[in-house]
Amino acid sequence: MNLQKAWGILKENGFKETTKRNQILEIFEGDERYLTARDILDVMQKDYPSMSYDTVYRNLATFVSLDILEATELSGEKHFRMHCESDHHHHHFICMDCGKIKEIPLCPMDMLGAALPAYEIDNHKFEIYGKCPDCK
Amino acid sequence: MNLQKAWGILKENGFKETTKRNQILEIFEGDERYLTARDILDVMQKDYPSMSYDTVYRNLATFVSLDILEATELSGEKHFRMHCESDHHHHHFICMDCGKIKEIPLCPMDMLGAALPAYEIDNHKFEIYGKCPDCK
DNA sequence: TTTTCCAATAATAATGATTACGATTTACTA
DNA sequence: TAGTAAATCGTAATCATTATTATTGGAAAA
Repeated sequence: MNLQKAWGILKENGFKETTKRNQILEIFEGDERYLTARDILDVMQKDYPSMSYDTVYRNLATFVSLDILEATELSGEKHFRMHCESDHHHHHFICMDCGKIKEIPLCPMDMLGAALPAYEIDNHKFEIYGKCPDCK
Repeated sequence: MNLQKAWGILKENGFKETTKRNQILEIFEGDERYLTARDILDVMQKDYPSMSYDTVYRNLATFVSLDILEATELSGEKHFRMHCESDHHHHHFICMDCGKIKEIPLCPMDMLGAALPAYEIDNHKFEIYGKCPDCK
């Protein structure tokens, strides 16, 4: 997703255009890795030394709820990245060295068949961890 | 896994048999749900009011490292349960209401094919979340 | 442009999970 | 049964995250 599309979604939902918000989005646009709230704060505080955690967390939550960002939990910390452009459902390989991801086109739910009769399935997580060719 | 087998592993690795350790294992043996460190402490403090977090966390980490317990991260908290008996690799459906699990016999890695050439795959996570028939 | 309104932010403080550490106790060994 | 290393206690520190309240700033109306 790019900045323009993100702002379209934000505007549609009545969110104001602020410089901080914009800069957070710019960080994600220019970085394909999964980033933590702290990562964002560290970058932002170069320009805005008084930037607070609250602002970071609040905006990250907003972005996730609007599907501008996607989130996952890696080793106990929430990590965020721009939502994928791809329109089809997919999963991710995540490089534990550089944090970059690669899309995996398959979804295990397709092969589930009748393995869970009478169960209510609300969600699923499939992620592969390792090292990308560059880091190997 | 049962208590006896767990103690076999612990003894093999030079760990001492203590009442606390034993009681933590008993809790897991009698509960098929994923439990948190706090869950364990709450139960233990009925018998040992002075039981400390350190003891709980240290032992949970020990048990996981010896494959006596398995761990997963659910909504930001580490959860633990007895390692499955099944000898074949599998994954879990987890009921977000009661915490009980159901084994899923399939593994998406089998269908991965050549989707990740030149990548080093160290680990993967596949979990399905929802409600079990009892909680639905 | 100025005013006004309300969302957004700053500046903490609080919370909840986890880890750390010196002092003390306990389980095993000889 | 005494010695020793491991285990535990008691407590404090740390780390991520959330909550609170006062203030600021964007945008629309006057």
